[in-house]
Amino acid sequence: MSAHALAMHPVSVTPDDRFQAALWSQRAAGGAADWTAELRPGGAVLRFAPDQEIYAEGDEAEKFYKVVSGVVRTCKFLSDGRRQIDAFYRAGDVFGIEASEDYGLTAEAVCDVSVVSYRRSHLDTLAAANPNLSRHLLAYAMSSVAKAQEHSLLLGRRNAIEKVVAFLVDWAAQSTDGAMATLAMTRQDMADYLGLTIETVSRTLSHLEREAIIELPSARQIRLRDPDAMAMMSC
Amino acid sequence: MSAHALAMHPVSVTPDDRFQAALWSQRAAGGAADWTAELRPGGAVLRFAPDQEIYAEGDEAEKFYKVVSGVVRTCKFLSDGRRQIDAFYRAGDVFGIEASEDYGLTAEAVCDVSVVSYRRSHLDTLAAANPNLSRHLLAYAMSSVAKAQEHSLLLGRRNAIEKVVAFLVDWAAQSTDGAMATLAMTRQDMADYLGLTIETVSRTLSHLEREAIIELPSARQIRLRDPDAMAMMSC
DNA sequence: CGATTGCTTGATACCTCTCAACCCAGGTGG
DNA sequence: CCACCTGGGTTGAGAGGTATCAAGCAATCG
Repeated sequence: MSAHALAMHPVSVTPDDRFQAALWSQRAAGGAADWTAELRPGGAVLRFAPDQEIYAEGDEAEKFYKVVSGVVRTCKFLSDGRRQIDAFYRAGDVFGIEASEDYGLTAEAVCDVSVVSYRRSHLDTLAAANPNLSRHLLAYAMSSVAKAQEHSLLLGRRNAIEKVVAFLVDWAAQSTDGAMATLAMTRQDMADYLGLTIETVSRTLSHLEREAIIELPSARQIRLRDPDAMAMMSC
Repeated sequence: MSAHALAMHPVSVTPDDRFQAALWSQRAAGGAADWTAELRPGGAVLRFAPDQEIYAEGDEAEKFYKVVSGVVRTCKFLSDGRRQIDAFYRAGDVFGIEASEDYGLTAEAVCDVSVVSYRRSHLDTLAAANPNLSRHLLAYAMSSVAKAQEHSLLLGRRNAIEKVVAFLVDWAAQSTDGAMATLAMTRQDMADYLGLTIETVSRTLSHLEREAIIELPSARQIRLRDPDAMAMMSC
């Protein structure tokens, strides 16, 4: 068993980490996500090891989070263990804001992750008095809806190739190099996000490589040979 | 072509209809949706014929709507015509509130529909001054997110039988008689909501009837012989 | 009535899943 | 140092579920 998996609880970290987070907070997320600047972090930076749970579906939703570094996934499970990943969150993304008292999904670290947490109650009181924050919050919620709708279209009406291509284009678009997808997640994560099996994801990637649409320098490094053409494929 | 399809534009209706809508507004929607009571309708009651478009993806989102009677669907299309229905809305439900300037989905009448419309700008100004309305609005948005996530789990990780059962249970649960699903939509609508084909939906319903799980007095009337057992099937 | 629309059913194709073997890189421990 | 183990990934063979193509039925409409 790896050292990572032995870390059963999030680890409060050094003042240096706090500084890193604050620094990051200043430069990150050009416009839309910066409404968290109005909030006071609810504690230290928290760290999670790969596959470690941040919160579980059904837990009381007293905190929400912003990713400082790493990647977080949110997912739901059926009773027999089938899993559907709803979203991946990267540096600057906020997750864990809920309508109800409890979390509707489980959040887990995909890789080594650090996050800052905020108290939900803090948000509630602040939003009540601050129309501007309130508006940002609504915009955030509505854009989550839009993303979920796009995801439904993908899950319900696209075939395996289109799913994988759309995922790669989307992932690369959010990266510094729009033609390179550097994946933090396993094939299983991709499969559970796309509503496929791990084998189908792997086969589809191999297929795309044979067709010279992508290159696979390594399993987690995927070069898009023609991002625009790939983007076309997902309309 | 039917008389319905000839009605190319919504029809403003009689004072009597306005009265009906007002009356309905008073008694409907016990709690959650009643925040629209704080709003002033933006005009008369509007009527739409089956399959008539209420707004299209990409249109400027200057109005949103509340269903007075009938059923509305919202959907997205791929360039080759594949369709994914995102949601069905029934009496009391609100639809068409958007994050961006434009609608992200198309809204169409499933059957004869009447709706009341509201100006988005009205909502914006009112919400800015009214924290209570603002909170309701956020709750509405977050519950839309939760529904979309549930739908993703269905689309990505359930088989045809589970999809159809889940749909019937959900539809019946929102009806007066929780053991009877009276459908307003065609098999095609169901298929596009569930990420299936029309034939698979039809076959699955026949299968469920042979297994004595449901009864089909008519194509649009479906009796759930054991709603609880069916609900179990969708966990 | 004939035409149309919605629905059902059958035969077959095909896409994705399942089960299995294998490869590879990294880590462990003798 | 090397054998071994493990986890992630790839590939193959075959099964199975859903899609596709096609025909037919019933109700509705003109």
